[in-house]
Amino acid sequence: MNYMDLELGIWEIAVLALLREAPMHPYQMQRLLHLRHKDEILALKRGSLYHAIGRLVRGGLIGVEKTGREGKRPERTSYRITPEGTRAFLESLRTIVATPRREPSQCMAALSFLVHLNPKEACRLLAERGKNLDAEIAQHSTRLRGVSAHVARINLVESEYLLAMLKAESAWIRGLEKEIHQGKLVWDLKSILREAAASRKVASQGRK
Amino acid sequence: MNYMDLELGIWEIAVLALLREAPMHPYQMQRLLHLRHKDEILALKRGSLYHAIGRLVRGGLIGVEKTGREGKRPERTSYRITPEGTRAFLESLRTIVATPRREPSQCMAALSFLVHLNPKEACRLLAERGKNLDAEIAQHSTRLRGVSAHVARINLVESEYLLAMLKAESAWIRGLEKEIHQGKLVWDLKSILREAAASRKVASQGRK
DNA sequence: TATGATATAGTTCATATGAACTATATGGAT
DNA sequence: ATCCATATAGTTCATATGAACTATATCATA
Repeated sequence: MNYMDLELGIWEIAVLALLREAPMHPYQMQRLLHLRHKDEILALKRGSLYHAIGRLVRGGLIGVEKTGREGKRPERTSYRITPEGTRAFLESLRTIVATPRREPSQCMAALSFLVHLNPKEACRLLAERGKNLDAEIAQHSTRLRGVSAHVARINLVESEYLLAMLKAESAWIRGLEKEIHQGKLVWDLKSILREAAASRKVASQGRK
Repeated sequence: MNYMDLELGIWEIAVLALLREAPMHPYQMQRLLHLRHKDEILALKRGSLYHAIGRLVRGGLIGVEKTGREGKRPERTSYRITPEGTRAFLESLRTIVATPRREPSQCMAALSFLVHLNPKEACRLLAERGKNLDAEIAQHSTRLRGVSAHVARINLVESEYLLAMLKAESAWIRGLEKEIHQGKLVWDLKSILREAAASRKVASQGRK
């Protein structure tokens, strides 16, 4: 297997990045990600780490450094990054920085089917989403201010990005709510369903 | 099993929404989603549709309407939504509209590890991402203008949302690129790694 | 000194995902 | 008359995910 074939996921990237610093064992990776608040941001689940490590070992991107125990703790396996691992990491990182990827989001799905609610209820729920977004914004802002004293800013850009995206979503959601509230965007499920019947007819006939 | 226990995914939501219009078979669902351009937006893969349908049937949210064949085509199974399905759909929809969810994104992962590139290369790659984002924006804008003549606007809000988010990302990325370019945000991997050694020490010792 | 909370270090397993495959039908081009 | 591209309608299978579980060690507190 060629290491180039591996499409690196977020866990793989994170593991390679940590091992570029120094060899370490999986539990230390978890602790470091937690200390650096990367675990909240990257939404990584414990269970997936060991699978990711397994894939990286099989792909030759990392190797076992040593195994051993400290005191009477269970045995730890330390890993180190290989030269291929470093190459694959940098290449993958360059690609994901330069290439935006369409990622499915719950919010898009929700909006896709907003027509199934009546405008009044949609308004209420969008307002609630707005409030929830603002609460998250406040929370992240506070945390960011707190850590920016100790941590170099380059290590916080992803939090700045998250904040910017949350603010943009909040603004957009409020705009939509306002438009519905003011009657600039109206709909009626029943008449929409009549329209839909036409497109179903086309779809059921298949291609011409 | 209670239908309330089912955490509905995007495919499940989509299937239930379509079956609220009328009973239909899986292939017609695919055609309808395609006709309405929801497949691009929702990033749904063919193979997952049948699994989602299986889950919904087992959960009692949909049921078999009839099976039959047209001409010598393979047999088709039509499904209909049940009253529980309608309830679960509306409840789930209300929840995902009102509740923003943290979703892992490639971009956040990329930014998290931007420190591993040097500032000059980071600038180049961010500029490339900006260009790619703008190309996507142009493409979606064009499509949106094209279909908005035939399609009620409520059925296009998710595209408007996507466009707004892409624009926000583009603006933010360009801002970051500019800051790095102007030397307002600087870093040096080696000195960062020295800092990191301190936190690794903390992490390797575990809790106090 | 007993007790509960948390840290350490993973493994297991049910379920989810999506790429690839199967198999036939139809229409248009040659 | 034949061949190819595409439409129809799914199924299969390897891999990925993440919740839950195992099992011990250490520390703080009562």
